[in-house]
Order: sequence, then structure tokens, then C-alpha cells
Amino acid sequence: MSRARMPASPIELARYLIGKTLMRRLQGAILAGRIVETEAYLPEDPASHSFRGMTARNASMFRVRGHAYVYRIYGMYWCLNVSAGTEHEGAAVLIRAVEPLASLDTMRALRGMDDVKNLARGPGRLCQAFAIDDTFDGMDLTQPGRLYLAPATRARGELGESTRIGLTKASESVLRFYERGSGFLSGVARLNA
DNA sequence: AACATGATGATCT
DNA sequence: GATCATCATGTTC
Repeated sequence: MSRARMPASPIELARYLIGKTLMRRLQGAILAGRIVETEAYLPEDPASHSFRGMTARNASMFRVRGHAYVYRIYGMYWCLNVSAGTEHEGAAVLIRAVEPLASLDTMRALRGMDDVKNLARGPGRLCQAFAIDDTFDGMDLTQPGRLYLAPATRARGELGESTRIGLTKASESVLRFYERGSGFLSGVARLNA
């Protein structure tokens, strides 16, 4: 995916990434998923890790758009973001869910379960299904490698938007985006209408 | 102490 | 099937 074609606005990037493909090379297998749900996290956003400036953990959020920001949540899961905006801006797009497209059996093995609908729905599950951890933090996702972004495999459906999920701060901001009608979304039904 | 979560089991409709 | 409470767990500030 070309960085030049990625919108410089973090919110626009969150919308742009819906429908695009997340690719993962793993021991000869190519895992692929269609991004169906994202959230934007902005510099002046109390819920954003970048809100209080750059630290060792969030440094990748301050890179130019298209780099991975991976962090650990609740002591047991990883979450994958795509850095957004310009260098030093401090924004990111959280990839919250993908629709599995290829190497589903590898994902099933990594997740320890069979149901396709639940393989990669939710940021923690997604990272487990794609074997993503902190070794990916800071990686450029615009170039083919262990993990990268690729064009959509089919036309995108209608875009939906809602408040973000799981937040205590800034929970009213409408910064979550998803492909309407997808059967692979996280969150509750009323947020997916 | 809080946390950008998910698995599980209880209690509904 | 939906919804809700509970808890496991490590890092950050």
C-alpha cells in the first residue's frame, strides 16, 4: 500500500483502511484478512496513548502514517495500530477486526478454536489469529514484509460509524468505523447498525 | 490504580 | 441468542 495514497488525516485514514487487506507471512503461509473495523486515536484525545506526549511505549504513534504500533493490553493480549498523520503528530488507527480471507486453518490453530466468525473479531483476537506481538512494533506496513497492508480484494460496502469501544475517557466521540453488514465485527449490535 | 480485552458461566428473553 | 458480571493478567503512569 502506497503511503502517498494514505490520507494524512487520521480520521480519514481510519475510514480509508476499511476494506483493505491485512497480510501476514508466517512460515511459508500467507495469512490475509479484510479490515472491517477501525478506530481513530488523535493527539488531543484523552483516550489516546499519545495524549501526554511521547514515551518509550507509544513512540511508534509519532512516526509518519503507515507504521505499526503494537502494545499489550490487560496483561495478556496485543493490539495492532497503524500510525497516522504526519511525523511527530502522535495519532493512530486501531485495527479492531478483520474478516479472515486466507490461511484460515493457521488462524484456527493460533486461536485454538474453529468458528470463523470469532477468529479475528476484536483487537486481541485479531493479533492472536495473525501471530502479532511487540516484535512488530515500529514496522513499516506499506512495504511487503512479515506484516503489511494491501489493496482491497473486493469493493467496499457502506461505511458505518459509532462511538469507540471499551473506553472510560472520551467515550462519546464518534471515531469508530466499520463495514456495514459485515458478520465479522466486534462490539454490540446497536453499535453495528 | 487504571487499562483501546476476551473467555466463561449465569440469567434473561 | 443477548446481555451482564466476573476475573485473569502485565505494563504504564
